[in-house]
Amino acid sequence: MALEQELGLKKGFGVLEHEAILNIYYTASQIKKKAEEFFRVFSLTDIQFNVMVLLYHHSGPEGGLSQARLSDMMLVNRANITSLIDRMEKANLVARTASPDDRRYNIVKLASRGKRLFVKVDPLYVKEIKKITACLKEAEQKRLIQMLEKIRRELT
Amino acid sequence: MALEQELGLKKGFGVLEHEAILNIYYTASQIKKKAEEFFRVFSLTDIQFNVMVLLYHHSGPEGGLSQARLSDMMLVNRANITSLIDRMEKANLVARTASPDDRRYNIVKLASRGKRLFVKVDPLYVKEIKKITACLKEAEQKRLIQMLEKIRRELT
DNA sequence: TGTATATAGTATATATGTAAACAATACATC
DNA sequence: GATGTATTGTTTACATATATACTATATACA
Repeated sequence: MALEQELGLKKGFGVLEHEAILNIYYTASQIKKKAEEFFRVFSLTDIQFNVMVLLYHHSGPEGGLSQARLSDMMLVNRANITSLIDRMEKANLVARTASPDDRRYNIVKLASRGKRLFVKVDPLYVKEIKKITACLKEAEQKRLIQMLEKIRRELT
Repeated sequence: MALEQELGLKKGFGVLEHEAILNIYYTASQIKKKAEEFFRVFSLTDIQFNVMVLLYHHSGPEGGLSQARLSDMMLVNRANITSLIDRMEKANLVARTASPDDRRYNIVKLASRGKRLFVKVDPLYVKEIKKITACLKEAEQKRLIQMLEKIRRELT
C-alpha cells in the first residue's frame, strides 16, 4: 500500500523524492521489527545476529575482528560495541582475546556456543529472507540493489 | 560501491536476497545518519522532525494527533511517545491538549515555536532530499517505491 | 630519545527503541 | 446499572544509538 495511505495523510507528500526516502526508511523499520521477532525465539537481537554474521565471515585461526572494525562495519559508534560485546560475552556467544601485536586491540571471535547457534539459526534466517523477497524477480532485486548503492554513493 | 566491499567481506553473501535486504537496511541507516547531522544544526533530531511533519499535515482547528495515533504512524511502541513528546513539549515545539470527547486522549499539536521552526527547516530539508535522490530519474524513483511497497506488503 | 599525534576501548549523559505492567477511562453487554 | 473488556497514556527495566571525554598504547618525527 502507498505510504500516504498507510500514514493516513490526506494531502500526500507532494514531493516524490521525499516519498522515496521515506519508503526506504519505513521498509527498513518494518524489516527490523520482523527480524527482532524472528530472533527473539533464540534469545538473540537482530544486532547480535549481525555481529555473529560478521564474525562468522571472519573466522579461522587468523580470524576475528577488533571492536573498532566491528563498529565500522555496523555503521555505529565505537562506544556501542563495548556494551554489545559485554552482553554477548556474558551469553557465551563471543569471546574477547588480547591482540598479541597491539595491546590496544581486543580481537573478538565467535565462542563455541555462538558458532553452534549461528550454524543452526542462519539457514532458518535465509529461508525467512527468501520468503520476504520472493515478491521480486531476480532482475528486480538486482535493480533495487543498484539503486540503493547509487543513493549510498551520494551520502558519503 | 557493493556492500560486500564496503564490509570487506572476502566471500560475499552468496545469497542475492540477503544482499537486497541488507542494502535496504544499510541505506536507511546512512540516510538516518545524514538526517541526524542535518537536524543537529537546529537542535532537532530526525525523529522529532518526523513528529513535526505529521503534526503539520494534521494541523488546523480540528487538527492534532493522539499519542497512540502518532505511535502507529511512526511504527513505534506507544511507550516511546511519552518521553518524546515530553522532550518536545519542554522545547516548546508541541503542546498536549486534553481531548474534550475522551479523557483518555492527549491531543498533540504543533506549538507556535514548532510551527515557525518547521516552516523554516522543511524547505531546506526537501532541498537536501532532492540532492540525495538526484542520482535516480523520476521513473526509477517510482520503480524503487513500488518495489519497497511490495516488500512491505509481504511483511504485514 | 623525547614529544606530539593518532587510535582502541571504556565511561558517561542523553535519545530512542522494545516488552510488560499499571491506572484511568470508555464501551459493550447482560 | 453493574460488570467484563479494550484502549490511552505512563512507568519500568532493558538494548541500542549518539557525542564526548578519558586512559592506555602505538607511532611518527624533530
